[in-house]
Amino acid sequence: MSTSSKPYHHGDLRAALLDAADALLDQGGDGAVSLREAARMAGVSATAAYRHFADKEALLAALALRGFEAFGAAMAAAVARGDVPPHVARGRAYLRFALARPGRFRLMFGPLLARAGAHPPLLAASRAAFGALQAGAGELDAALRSWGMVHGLAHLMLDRAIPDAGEPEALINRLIC
Amino acid sequence: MSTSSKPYHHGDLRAALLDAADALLDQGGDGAVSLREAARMAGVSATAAYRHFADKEALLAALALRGFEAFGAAMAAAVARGDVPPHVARGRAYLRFALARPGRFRLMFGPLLARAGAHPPLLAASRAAFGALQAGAGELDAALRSWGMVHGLAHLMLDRAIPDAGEPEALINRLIC
DNA sequence: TGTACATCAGTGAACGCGCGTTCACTGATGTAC
DNA sequence: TGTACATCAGTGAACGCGCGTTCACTGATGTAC
Repeated sequence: MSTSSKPYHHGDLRAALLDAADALLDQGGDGAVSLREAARMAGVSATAAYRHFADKEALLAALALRGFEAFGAAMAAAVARGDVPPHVARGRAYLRFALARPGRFRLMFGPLLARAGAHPPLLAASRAAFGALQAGAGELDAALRSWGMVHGLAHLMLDRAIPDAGEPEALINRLIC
Repeated sequence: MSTSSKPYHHGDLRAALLDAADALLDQGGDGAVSLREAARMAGVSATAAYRHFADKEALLAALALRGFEAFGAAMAAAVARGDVPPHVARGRAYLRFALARPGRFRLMFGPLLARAGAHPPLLAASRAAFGALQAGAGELDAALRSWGMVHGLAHLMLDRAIPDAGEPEALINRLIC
């Protein structure tokens, strides 16, 4: 096999760019993601990215799409464990997901979401995720309230808005039960 | 009285810069706020801002401080009206505040909050606001859950994450009761 | 009342920066005959 | 099997942009004697 000096296998630049952007995402929010920096991290010229993404927003949309896939998997896995009732499992998994990957979480649910219409796969993935969230939660308004609660707690914890919050994991287990 | 060609009265450049930045805040999020643009809007050179703020973050902190003051007033006024129970009044006022001024809301509760330690007045104002929120809400964990819920619903509505949400005001009245 | 001086809010040019994006290009890979 | 050609992923220079911040400065205002 020929060893390439590039950190990605041939054909995989797209994935490598997404990985790089994903890393940037969690060390500075989505404002910290730049096409140029992602390309730099992938060991490639800035313009190479345009072979794989129409523009910066397309990169971000692909990143968010990835996020929703991981999110769905995490929720399903949590429910499958079966050690707590499904709605508790989902709530806790939601919070853990947000705390583990703040940048990704903010991107997924941030202003980009409002423009998801321009990125059909992203729109579909987000709709699917939200649908799954409601499916197990009984009545619509009650589901929205629960969703609101975990979503809000995620933001408040990420932004360190809760005074004297203590250990995140302990807080999660105490509040979601 | 001498009419000045400047859009601010003498001594009030600081307030004029804050007004300008406040306007920017709601037409593009806090990424859209720039010292240069705020100065431009106030009819003043870019560097004049440095007479009134140490740097850009100081401007943003002052903006957030203003936000917390308005927030506290809005909550108090809502409770004072007395047409619904206090916790309902607070919840609805919270959501209306967020929907009316998305940029301001995001700035107040965003990453800047985690650095509030560097801006004592901001820290104090946010603590006061959070304290008032909890004061009327009985047990601590229940208060956190309520806070989480309205905060999360605010974000979800702002980001248009809720499918088929309908009229915001109707949704607010339906969910918070 | 007048004069010398300090204070202070603002100016305008300049710095270095990183960004998204376009452009004409090169060299490797694959395909048709 | 060999050759001409098209395709395609990447390069590197360049564009124009707006930003935060520093600097030496000017001119008006206020104060001390």
